Amino acid sequence: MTEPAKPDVAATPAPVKKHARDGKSSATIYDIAKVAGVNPSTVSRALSKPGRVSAKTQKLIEDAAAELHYQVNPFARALPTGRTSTFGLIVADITNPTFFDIIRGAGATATARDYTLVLADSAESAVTELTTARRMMATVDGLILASPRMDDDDIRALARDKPVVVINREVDGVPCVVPDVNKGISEAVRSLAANGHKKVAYVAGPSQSWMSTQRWDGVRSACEWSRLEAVRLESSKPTVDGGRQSAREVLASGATAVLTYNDLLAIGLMQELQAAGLMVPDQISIVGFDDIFGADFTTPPLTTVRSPLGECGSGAATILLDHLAGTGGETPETLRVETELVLRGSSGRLIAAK
Amino acid sequence: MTEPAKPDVAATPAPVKKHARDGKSSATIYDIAKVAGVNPSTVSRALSKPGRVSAKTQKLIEDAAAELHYQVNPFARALPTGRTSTFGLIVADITNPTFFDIIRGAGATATARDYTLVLADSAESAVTELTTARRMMATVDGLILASPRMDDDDIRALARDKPVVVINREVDGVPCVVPDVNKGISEAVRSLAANGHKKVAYVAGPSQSWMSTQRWDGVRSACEWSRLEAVRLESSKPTVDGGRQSAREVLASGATAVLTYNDLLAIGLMQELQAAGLMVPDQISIVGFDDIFGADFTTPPLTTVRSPLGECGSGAATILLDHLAGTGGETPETLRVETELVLRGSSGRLIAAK
DNA sequence: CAATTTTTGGCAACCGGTTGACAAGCGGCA
DNA sequence: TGCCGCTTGTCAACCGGTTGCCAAAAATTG
Repeated sequence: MTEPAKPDVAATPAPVKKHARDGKSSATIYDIAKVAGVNPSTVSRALSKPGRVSAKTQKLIEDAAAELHYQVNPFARALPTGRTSTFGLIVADITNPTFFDIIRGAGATATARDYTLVLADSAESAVTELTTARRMMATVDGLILASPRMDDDDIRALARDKPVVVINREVDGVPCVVPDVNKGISEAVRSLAANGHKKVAYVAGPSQSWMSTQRWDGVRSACEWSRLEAVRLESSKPTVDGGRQSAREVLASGATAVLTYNDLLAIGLMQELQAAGLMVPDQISIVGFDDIFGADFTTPPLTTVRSPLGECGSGAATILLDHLAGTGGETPETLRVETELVLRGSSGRLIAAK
Repeated sequence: MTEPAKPDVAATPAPVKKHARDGKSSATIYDIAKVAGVNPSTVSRALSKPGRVSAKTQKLIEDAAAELHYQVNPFARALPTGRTSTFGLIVADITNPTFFDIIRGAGATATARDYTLVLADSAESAVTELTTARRMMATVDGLILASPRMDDDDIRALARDKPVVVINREVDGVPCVVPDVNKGISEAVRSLAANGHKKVAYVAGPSQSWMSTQRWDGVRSACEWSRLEAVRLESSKPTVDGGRQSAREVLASGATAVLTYNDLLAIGLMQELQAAGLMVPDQISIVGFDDIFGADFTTPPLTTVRSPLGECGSGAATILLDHLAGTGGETPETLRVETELVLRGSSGRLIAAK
């Protein structure tokens, strides 16, 4: 069946060294045209432009296509049109669970609209990211950048070429999807204030991270509002390990409550503080960001400011796809999604006399 | 009509009948040929077949290409050759952390060898999986199926079309990458026996899961070897929630040690048991599988049989790429990777009088 | 230095769709 | 009945590379 035994002219000992795609793959529009008794271009029109051919012919062609199990060859289609029905998603680090839901959200939206998602990882490097993005540009209709590390200008340059949507960062002139941190943060800080905390530390993320800055700004202003003292600390990297390493600084700061750039830092920090004998939350409260997978596995479970990451992913994909469809006006609008406090056990009333 | 009024160059009767999008995109081999003063086909050869043109011409062409920032058009290349430099990875569920490392491993190997990874999610459904796989087949050079849910026959059918590699399952006639569970399991069971356990429960995963069966077989035979009683329990779904739901059955079984199909089940089970007042590991020991991200966030941290998931992903990609390169003989070999026990706090000496 | 072999580069035919231009078919209307 | 405009299908020219075949050029050899 896969064997080209069909028009087997002779029992040739044909040295079919070249394996692969001889007798197999899908029919072409030419085959359909032959079966349906029309011209190939008519087939092409029937299959892409609805209403361009008569209902009769349409049916004829569709039947033939179904019979032959026709599937368009995406490459042949992409060549003249430039459209690939594919878009790219670049994340800083595939292993960072923050991106899982983004990937999932974008992926779901993609398949729902008959697009294919191509995923890439920039290994947290701005240059890798740009290289990857450039390479991708050749093969996709649009690009989603999740928490990009590269310059605003580079992003805009890419956006000039093809539609680009940015997640977790705001870039002028480019559509963005960003969680609005204020609601979640003010809930968190109010909760801390209500529990008797006076001094709050913020453990920052990577210096290029726009989102880290946003969060720090949010923390600072929420603290001002609640008349708490806020202090900013740096971290080496936004991982569990980085969180552990920041424990000393946190202790030294004298803060009784900590918000960290993300949940990974929070988890590492909590592990280290607990290992040092501190009680969480009795002696120190810890609040993370993102509500990643596993944030509730810890003891106590982590209080965190949740960003609707899945929504970000699907929102970005929707914006992109709308743009490609010609819908979505030329408005490089920013889509803001709400954040909310997820109150769990790692934050609470300050008990220690310290 | 589909063209928006973007290039609104007045009502110019511009004779620019040709492609609208000429202003930008990349140079073609024809441009290079013109600059270098050679024939397009020579350019093509210089750029793909090394050693087919003289060093002099080669240099000339490369310079021209660099100057024009040439990038091959993957579609134009894919059309005549059929090669796409892309492969697909289908996982049952993107949000299941088991796959994170597989994705990462495969992705890293892909980019290292100048391939692009296309990711898809089958939503744990055999039919979605097959549909997705079929659709992907048109656009990729090969496919990796991680923990596939579809029939062996469907997999073999796909494999007849293009190279396929399966992870976490063994399918006759198709190259597979599977963790060899025995070492890890026997370590785990020996450890349990040494800690005074007499009866061990195994909480199984989805019934179609080949790996779940493997693990149960491993547990049973290891228990036999160590003269422990082994009992198998079912779970509703292989998630944290499913683990919680299985707690009652576990208690009813009278086992003092539990191995679960995966870490998610183990974590859910532990949460529920602890909520019911049991001490882990004093009264009951829990051992998971996979060592997923977050397995060490729990209190106590989860003892688990680690599969080198990243290695599985990169191993599968390597096999696939070797096949595509013509290397890797026609041997549909199975690559076995070792598992090992990661001893943490959730398993230990049985203390309770019960 | 001529004859022969080996390189090297050019020509042209694809790969499988898309699309503008155009002609034939057809009913409507005067 | 004849003219018109609209629908429907056909032709052919692409899109940007790849590759078999062949001839010209260069290198090797007698």
